[in-house]
Amino acid sequence: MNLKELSALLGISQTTISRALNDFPEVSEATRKRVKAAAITHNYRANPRAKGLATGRSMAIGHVIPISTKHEIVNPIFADFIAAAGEVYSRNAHDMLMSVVADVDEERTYRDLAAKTSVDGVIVHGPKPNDSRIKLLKSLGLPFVVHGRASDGDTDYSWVDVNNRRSFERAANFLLDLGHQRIALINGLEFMDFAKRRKDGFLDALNNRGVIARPEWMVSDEMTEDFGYRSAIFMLGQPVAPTAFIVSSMIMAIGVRRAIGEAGLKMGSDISVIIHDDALSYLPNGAEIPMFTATKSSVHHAGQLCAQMLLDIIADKDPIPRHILLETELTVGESTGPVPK
Amino acid sequence: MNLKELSALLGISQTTISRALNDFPEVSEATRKRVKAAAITHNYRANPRAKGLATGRSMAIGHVIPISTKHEIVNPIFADFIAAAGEVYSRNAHDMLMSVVADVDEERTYRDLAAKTSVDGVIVHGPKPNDSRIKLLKSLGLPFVVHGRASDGDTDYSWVDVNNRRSFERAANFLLDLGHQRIALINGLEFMDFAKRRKDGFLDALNNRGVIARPEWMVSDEMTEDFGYRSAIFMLGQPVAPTAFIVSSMIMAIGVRRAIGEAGLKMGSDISVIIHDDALSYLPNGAEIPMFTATKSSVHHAGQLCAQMLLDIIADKDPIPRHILLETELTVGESTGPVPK
DNA sequence: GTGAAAGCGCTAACAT
DNA sequence: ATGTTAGCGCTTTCAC
Repeated sequence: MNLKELSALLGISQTTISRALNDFPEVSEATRKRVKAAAITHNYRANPRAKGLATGRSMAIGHVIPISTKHEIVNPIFADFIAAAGEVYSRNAHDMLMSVVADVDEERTYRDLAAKTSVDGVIVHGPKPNDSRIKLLKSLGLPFVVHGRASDGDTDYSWVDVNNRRSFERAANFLLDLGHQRIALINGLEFMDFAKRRKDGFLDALNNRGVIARPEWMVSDEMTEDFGYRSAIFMLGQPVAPTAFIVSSMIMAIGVRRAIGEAGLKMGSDISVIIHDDALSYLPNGAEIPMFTATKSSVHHAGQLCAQMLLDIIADKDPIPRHILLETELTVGESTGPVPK
Repeated sequence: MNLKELSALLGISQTTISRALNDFPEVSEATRKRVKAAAITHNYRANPRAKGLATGRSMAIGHVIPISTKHEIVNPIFADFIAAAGEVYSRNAHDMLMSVVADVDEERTYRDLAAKTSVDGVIVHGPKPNDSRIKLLKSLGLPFVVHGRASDGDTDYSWVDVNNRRSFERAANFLLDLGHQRIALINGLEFMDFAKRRKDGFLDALNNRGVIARPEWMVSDEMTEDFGYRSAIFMLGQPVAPTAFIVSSMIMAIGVRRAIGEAGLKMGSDISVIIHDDALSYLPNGAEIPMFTATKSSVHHAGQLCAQMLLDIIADKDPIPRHILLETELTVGESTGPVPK
């Protein structure tokens, strides 16, 4: 069923039907009612391609996922974010277009999206300091919102971010308050913006208390269970070992927990662990993590905010950049204890 | 830059340019060369909406994700699958349209996609026995491929699946061969097709050896670390405890491993664990799992196959259903040992 | 081998 | 408040 057929059926012009369906004010209520009813009965849906051709808008948002960053898509953070953003799009009658591409093709993909006007805007994932995508998107004139920040001088773009710096500063202070002096940081790849900020927060806290941050207790790599395990095993095996760990993700913390178990140490009395995880909300039924003090934020919330922000920006003809900084929440678990004797 | 402009620029009709760009045979090589060169220089991209309007095809594939099944999208299996499928689409100039919807809206979403002809086909995720989506998609005439199977009598649709039944049968036989008699199954939700098949394979193996499958040693729920932990803790705390676990996912196995550690048992000598995980490929650098015997399959491969199969089906005008059953691979780790005395 | 013209299904001036 | 008409950017007859 298309407009022409519906028009013939009702004996009303295509224009009026279009106006009625799109809630133009000038249509009489009687007509609108009739048209809307008929549209439902006959299962009419406007063809989005035709609509897009006529309006120049695609009613779609793009997400470009470079596949090289395996850790990116295979990652609860990412999945949770996508789910949240997707819901917002659905509610607002937008489509979500995902492009999975080799990282060398990433720039070309953005150019493609812009040239083909396939999407009205894009979300930028996993920004790095001084991210080239931001300049590119600006030059293409494609509206965008960054999930995270790109740490360069340029703040002239919209973003939604978690206060990673503060989260790690607070985590470190929490441990320092407990009396810990030997604190290790197990971090993600520090060429990623979020990981860099986390380290900064960690270092600031230590410096402010005059505690020395030992290089051998600060490691960073892809966030895997295995990396968490190996890092902790190594550190715990040294003559002088940390009494506490701050860990940048749930999955790494699981590895750390394994190492602690194998070392014969007891969580809470022998050793303390704080984790930060943006996607802790994926734990079922709000289950507490049994063995950690967690600095959690909700990536689900960030996904909603990013999506909504982008839709607003697209709707607004002369938008100024907007920024949202989400604070994290510290949940004290029973087994994060004082410094061991 | 659009066709008309390019046409004016080159002094060639839009028709010929279109034919040249789409590799129609009747165009002279000289013209084709000129046109293609110009298209590149001037950064011309055919507008997909206009193209779609004219051809009736959308060059897009849909993935509908009901959000209620939290475990679905927040799941390495899903992410890995999407990544693989997405790559195939990219290579074949197709878009990937993801719809994240409340599960009550799922049917409406499929009807929408069909009525608006937004996509040329869809992939069905997480089939349940006798899945209603299959009938729906057939009645809508929307081409589709199922990742997994729906276990009803109807085999008249295309699917790509892992041989879950056999994987678990082999895992159980492996343990039985080692001398284990007390084997526990920690499974996913058994209203999901894959989990049901896994249980069937497990039970068959035990039955064939005359080993009794104890109900209290077969549990099933959402696949979380916590569920794996709690299940194992409980079972290990009973007077008669299992000597081996077969676990349906990596994340649950991590929980099981934690429980084993807390129980003071030693992997490989006191207790054995086999896990099945379709997404083990997400482990970095092909790292071995240090403590398990894994029955692995590659969901990445399944994603590629599903996507390619769907594209083939769409291209073929009178397609017959195709099926692919992927076998799993058993990797014996050092710590899966014989039955303890 | 190339071109002119119609049409895909919709929206948006511009009437009335 | 409603209708007429001219596109949006492509593909596809049909003609030459």
